[in-house]
Amino acid sequence: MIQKDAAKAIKKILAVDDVPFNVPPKREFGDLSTAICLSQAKLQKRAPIQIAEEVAHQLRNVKLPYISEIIVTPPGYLNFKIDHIRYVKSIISRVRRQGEDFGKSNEGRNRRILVEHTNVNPNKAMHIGHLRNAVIGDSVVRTLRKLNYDVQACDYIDDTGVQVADVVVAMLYLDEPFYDGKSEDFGSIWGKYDDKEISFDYWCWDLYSRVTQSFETDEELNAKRAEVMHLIEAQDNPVAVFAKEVATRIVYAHLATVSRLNVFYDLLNWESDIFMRGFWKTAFDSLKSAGGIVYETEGPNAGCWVVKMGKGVHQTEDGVRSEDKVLVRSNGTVVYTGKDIAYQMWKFGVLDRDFLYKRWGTQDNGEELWTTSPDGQPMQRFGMADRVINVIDVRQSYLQQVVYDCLRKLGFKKQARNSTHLDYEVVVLSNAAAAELGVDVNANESGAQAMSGRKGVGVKADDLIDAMVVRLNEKVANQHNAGVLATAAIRYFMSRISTGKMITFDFDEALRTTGDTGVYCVYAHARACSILAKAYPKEQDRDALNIKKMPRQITIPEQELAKKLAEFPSALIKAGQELSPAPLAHYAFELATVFTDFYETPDPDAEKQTPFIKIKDPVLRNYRLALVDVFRQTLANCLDALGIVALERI
RNA sequence: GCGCCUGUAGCUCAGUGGAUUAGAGCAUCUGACUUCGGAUCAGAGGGUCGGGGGUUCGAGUCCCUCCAGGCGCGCCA
Repeated sequence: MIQKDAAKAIKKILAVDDVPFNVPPKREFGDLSTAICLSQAKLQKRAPIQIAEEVAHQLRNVKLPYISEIIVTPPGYLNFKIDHIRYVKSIISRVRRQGEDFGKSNEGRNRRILVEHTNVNPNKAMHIGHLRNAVIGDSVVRTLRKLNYDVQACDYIDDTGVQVADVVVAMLYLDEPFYDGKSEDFGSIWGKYDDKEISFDYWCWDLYSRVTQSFETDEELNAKRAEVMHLIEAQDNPVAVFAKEVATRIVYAHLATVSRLNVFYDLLNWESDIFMRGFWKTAFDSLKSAGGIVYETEGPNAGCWVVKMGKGVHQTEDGVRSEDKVLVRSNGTVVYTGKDIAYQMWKFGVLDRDFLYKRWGTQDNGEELWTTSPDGQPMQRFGMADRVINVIDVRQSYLQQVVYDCLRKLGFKKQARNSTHLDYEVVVLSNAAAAELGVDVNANESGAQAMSGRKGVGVKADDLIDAMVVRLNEKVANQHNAGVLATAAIRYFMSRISTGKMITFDFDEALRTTGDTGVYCVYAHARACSILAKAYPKEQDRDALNIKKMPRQITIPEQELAKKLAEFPSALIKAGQELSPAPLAHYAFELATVFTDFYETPDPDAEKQTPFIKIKDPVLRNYRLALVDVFRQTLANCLDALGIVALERI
C-alpha cells in the first residue's frame, strides 16, 4: 500500500504507466527506491538527477502517508524512508482487522473460472507425477478463490479409454478363472482380488503392468483387448457395466489419496457421460457446418475427418507425413481430441448440451462433491465458465492447441482466447530413487529415469505419504499431526519448484524436514502460537493485541517482518497471474525466515535478547506479541492457499 | 528436420531491466540452549549465471547465434 501510494503519485507527476520499486542496497538510502527517473531521462533528454530532484520536490508537497523522507542519490534514484512507527502500526491493525481475509482481493470480480486437474486414468494407483498435477491444480483453485474468482474444480475421469480397458482385460482374461464372455455375474472375477491383502488401486498397478507385457507376445489377449474396447464403447453390455465398476472403485481410491493432501473438487466429469450425452455429435455437426473440419479422400489421411493444421502434408525423412490432426478415424470412431473439443465447448456453455448430475458424497473438507451420471438430474450449475484452465503436463501442449484452434475455427474466438493450458513439467525419478524401486540403473551416476505406468515403474502417492508419516511420527504429539505435517511437506515439495521445471524425485530430498520445507513453515507457525499461548493463557487477554500505543523505536527485524507481511496480498496476485503455487511457497518460507530472525534477535543492538513474554514494558510487550500474532495469521493464510494446514502445536 | 522447455555454488532451487559484493536450502566444517518450541539459530568455505556476440547509462534478466539436456510433431490418451 505504501508503494502503491508512492507509485500513484509518481505516475501522476511523470505521466508514466508503471513505476517499478525495489530495495536500496544500503539502509541509509532509505527503505524503498525507484529508478524511474533514469529511464525517463532517455525520453526527456535531460539529466536523470535533475528529473529526480524535481519529482522529489513535488512529492514532498503531496505528503505521502508512511513516508518520512525522500532522498535523491546519483545517478538519479528516488529513495524513500518509511515512517516505520505509523507503517508497522497500520500493518498490525490491518491484519488483525481482516484476519483470515487478509491477502484476499477482488481481482476476480466474481468471474467464473473452471479449473480441471488431476485427471488420472482410473486403472491403477496414483503416482507422484499425478500428485504434482493435483497439487498445482488445487493450489491454483485455492489462490483464485482468494482473489474472488468463482472457481469450479473439475476432475475428468477417462473411464472409456484403453487404459481402463486393459485392466478389464487383465481381470477377465489374464488369470483363471476366465470370464465366459456373456455372463452378468462377475463374482468369480472379483474373487481374484482380496481386499484384505492389498488396496484395489495397488492391485491394479501390478495387474496393469503385467497385462501390458503380455500384450507384446500374446495374440489371443490382443484379440480380447479389441473386443473389450469395443464393448466398453458400445456401453450396453455386462462388460461395460463391469468396466464402470472397476473405474469407479479406482476413483474412490484416487479421491482417498488426494484427500490426504487436502485436494478437493466440485465435480467429477466422466468421459462415458460425454459419450452418452451426445457431446461429440453436436460438436461434429458444428465443425462440419463451420468448415473447420474436412473429409479427406486422398493422401495419408484418406477416409478421415481432419482439422487442417500447419503445412498440411509434407515430406520428412520418415516419408509422407501430415501435420493435420485426424478427429474421426477412417473406421468412423472419434479420437480423444474430438471428444475434448466438445468437452471444452461444454465448459464455456456453448455446446448446447449438458450432463446430468447427482451427488457423489461429502468430502473431508465438508464440501459436497458432485458427479456427472446417466441417472442424474439436469442442473444449471456447472460449466458456463468465462475462463477455462486445464492442468495437463507439457507433453500434451500440441493437442491442447488443436482443441483451442478448433474453438477458433468454430467462431468461438473469445473462448479460445480464454482457454489456458496450464502446462507443467513431469516428475522423473533420480537414478537412486529408480534403483530403490528395483529398476536396473547405476544409482551412483547422475541422471534420471522416466516413470512408466505400463512398466509399473513409479513411486505411488500413498507410499510417499506413508513414508513421510513414518519419518515424522517420532517427534510429533499424535498421529493426526504426523499426517498434517506429511501433507505440508509433500505439498510444499511439489509447489516450490517452478511449473516449467522438471522435478527429479529423490527420496532424501522429498522426505527432508529441515530448511526450505513445508515442515519448517508449519514449525514457525506452531512456535508463534506457542508464544501467544504462554503470553496470554486466557483467550480474553488477547484483546491486548489490539494495540493502541507503539514503542518509540522500531528495530530492523521488526521492520523487515512488517514489510514481508505487507507483501502477502501481492504474492497472492502474482501466484494467480502466473497460475503457479511456487511464488506462495517461496513467500511462505521467506516470511517464516524473517519471523524467526525477529524471534531470535528482536533487538540487534542489545547484548542479551529478552523473550517477548518476559518483557516488562507493557507497550513493547503487547506490540511484539501483536507482531507474532499477525505473523501467525498471515502465514496461516498463505499456507491455506497452498492447501497446508497450519498447526498450532506439533 | 521443425516446434516448445530447461541450463545460476558439489546437489536442489530463488532471482520476470536497476545499485560496489548474484541469493536461499541441502551437504561439508566451526560454534550456540538452567529464559518465548534446537524440526532452530550464528559463522566459514563454495559462482567464468552453458559459450560467444549485441541492445542499454545499466543484462542472470531483452535480442541474435552456437552448445548441452529434456519433451513434442500418432487414424494412442
